[in-house]
Amino acid sequence: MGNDARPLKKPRSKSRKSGGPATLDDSALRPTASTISALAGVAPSTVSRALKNDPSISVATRERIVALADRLGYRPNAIARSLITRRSNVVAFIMGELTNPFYSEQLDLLLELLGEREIQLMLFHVPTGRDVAEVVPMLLQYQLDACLIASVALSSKASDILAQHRLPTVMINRVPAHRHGCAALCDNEGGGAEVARLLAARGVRRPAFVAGHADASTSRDRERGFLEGLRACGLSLGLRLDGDYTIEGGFRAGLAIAEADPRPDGVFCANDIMAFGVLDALRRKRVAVPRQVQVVGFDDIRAASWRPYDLTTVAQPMGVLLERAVDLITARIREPALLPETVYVAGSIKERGTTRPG
Amino acid sequence: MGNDARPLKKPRSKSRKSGGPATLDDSALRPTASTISALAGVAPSTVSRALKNDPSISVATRERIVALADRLGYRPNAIARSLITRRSNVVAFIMGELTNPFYSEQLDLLLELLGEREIQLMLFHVPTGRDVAEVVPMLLQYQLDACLIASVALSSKASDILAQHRLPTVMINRVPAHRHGCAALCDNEGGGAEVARLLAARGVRRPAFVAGHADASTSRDRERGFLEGLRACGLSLGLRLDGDYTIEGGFRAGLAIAEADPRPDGVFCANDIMAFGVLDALRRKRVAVPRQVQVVGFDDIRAASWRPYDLTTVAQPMGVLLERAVDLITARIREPALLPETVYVAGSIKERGTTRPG
DNA sequence: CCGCGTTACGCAACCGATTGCGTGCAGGAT
DNA sequence: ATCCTGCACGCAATCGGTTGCGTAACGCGG
Repeated sequence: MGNDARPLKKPRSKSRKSGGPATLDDSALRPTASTISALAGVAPSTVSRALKNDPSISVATRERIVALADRLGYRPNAIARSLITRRSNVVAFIMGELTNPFYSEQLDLLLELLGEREIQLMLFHVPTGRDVAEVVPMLLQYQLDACLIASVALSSKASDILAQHRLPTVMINRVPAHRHGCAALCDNEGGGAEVARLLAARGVRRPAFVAGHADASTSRDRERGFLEGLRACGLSLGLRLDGDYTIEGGFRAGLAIAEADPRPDGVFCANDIMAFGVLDALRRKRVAVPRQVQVVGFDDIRAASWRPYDLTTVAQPMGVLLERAVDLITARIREPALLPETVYVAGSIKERGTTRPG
Repeated sequence: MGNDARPLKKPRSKSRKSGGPATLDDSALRPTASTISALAGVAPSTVSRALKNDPSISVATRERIVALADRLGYRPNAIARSLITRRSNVVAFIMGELTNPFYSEQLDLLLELLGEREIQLMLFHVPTGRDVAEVVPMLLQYQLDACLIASVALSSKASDILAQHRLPTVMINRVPAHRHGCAALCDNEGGGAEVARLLAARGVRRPAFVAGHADASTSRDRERGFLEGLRACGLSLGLRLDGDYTIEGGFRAGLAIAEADPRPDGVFCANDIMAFGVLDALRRKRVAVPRQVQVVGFDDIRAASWRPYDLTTVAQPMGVLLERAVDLITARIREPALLPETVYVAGSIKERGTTRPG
């Protein structure tokens, strides 16, 4: 087709390494668009267009380029691309400690969902007691498309910076306290109410609640729903303890419950880990579960089904929840002007051995 | 100082948005080096040099630029920087499912260590049954500095690609099966031998072993060490079972142990999760632990200290191990020509309630 | 044979930071 | 007054893709 009539300018004649033509270092260096273009006798722009199926490239040229590209194993440099497109296909995942196994199960699922959409995750860790705002500047240096936040509260300062940089933000299982940002969360309140109904139906008369730490909206919402549910069933809370969302906190709460007089006959713990501690304490005090005290947790982490616990709990539909979160994010990456949105997903009770059979 | 005698060229007169000078959009857009340079009346290159303490910039200019930069909250665009420097300060972390809580504890620690060094982590997930080589091309698109691999085996194909692209690689707790790549691992063999000595000292005469899945070098090494340790103590293995590294597998193995005749009086499980299953089964079969059977695990995951298990196990020094891994990586990022290296770190026995007191 | 529209592609700017090299200018020596 | 030296900084190329715009080539009708 006579395209060799035009003299092929070597695109980069002052190339620092060996100056040779691009024909010989097939495997030595990762091929770039101009490697391909030189070999195909076209311009780099044509390579770019051909590989993204731009209709302005003829079928013959496209096929030649595509064949060449995957013979050389060419993959466009994501760094260079995101510099110009201002999109990186990478989202930040901000998280606290993974002490609660719940979060690692979450991360697992999330990675799978994002993997399907060819989105990568960059991890940012916020040690307990530190503010999210401390990692945000670091995060902003990378041209990230969005920001997922889990297992850690978003301070208003951090929220402001993210808003200022127009970074789409989705909180997982946290209520967005500030004006910026979406959230996908389990209907914690509804879950709490369901637990109240379950316990009432199983004959509980003196319910107790073991709370997580006070600044966690999850614990507060679960408690509120539980209280309302109890009221609707004509019950009221007999005992309220703090469990700090840890197994040790739960253990201490369990000891208190075992010794309380009158002793509660049903305990709702704001998460599974604390419920484990409660069960450990009750067992230690030789209080029979579920005969004397029934126990319900929240989260349905894997260990909840382990034999020593066999815990009745509220299962969060993590799959659906994360799918919603990812939907919110991808929608806002495409269309940044979308308004913040909060999505609730209902949990479902998983009855096991720590409540009486219906 | 008369630096305004020279006319300030606007760096980008054909700017697409509003074309205004950089003075007004302080908070609107993230400032770039040329925003700073325009405001300071210097060239972008001077900004770059000033911010990295290049001695060729006068103190006065440097201070003016630094002050301006942090008034505007300027942070250099990491994408643009890594395009030219060919370094991103980001390493890949390839992992399988996080089903074993061990890995999430690992991830937690790793994030902390890397955080101190201002290194970010990009996560890649390899679903069980899939090959690492499937994510490697994706990984190569980003200008990552290195590659950490945990909880998943490196196929020779993946290893080849990584080697070909000269990507420093460190496996965590895996033996590097192919010629390329470093490793940092717990001395699994030594740990197994220690367990043998412990059980022998506690009076075990008919030891059993519960193995993980066959392609895991961790399980094989722990077994080999255990067998050698037993031999050294004049013992030999009575029973060997497969536990598949899962709690259910451990449970099945525990049932078999409970019913075996003669019944083993000591069981070493290649990880904690399987030991939990074994304990569950023994409890179900009313076999007393540690009186009739002593049980030892490996990993010392958090749940090993939970009351229902209270498991004697081999604690991996994860802190040290990961520090070594990070050292190996950072050294090779600085000096890619360094030869592959494998570092072993000794584990230590944590005696709890599933072995008899010494 | 000329003009016009369409197709297929190249040119060059651009994203933002980095860096080798060049240079204006001040100050000292001659 | 001239030359040289060195400081402090600017210029422009560069990393590798992307994209708006321009244009050569070709076909076709008039």
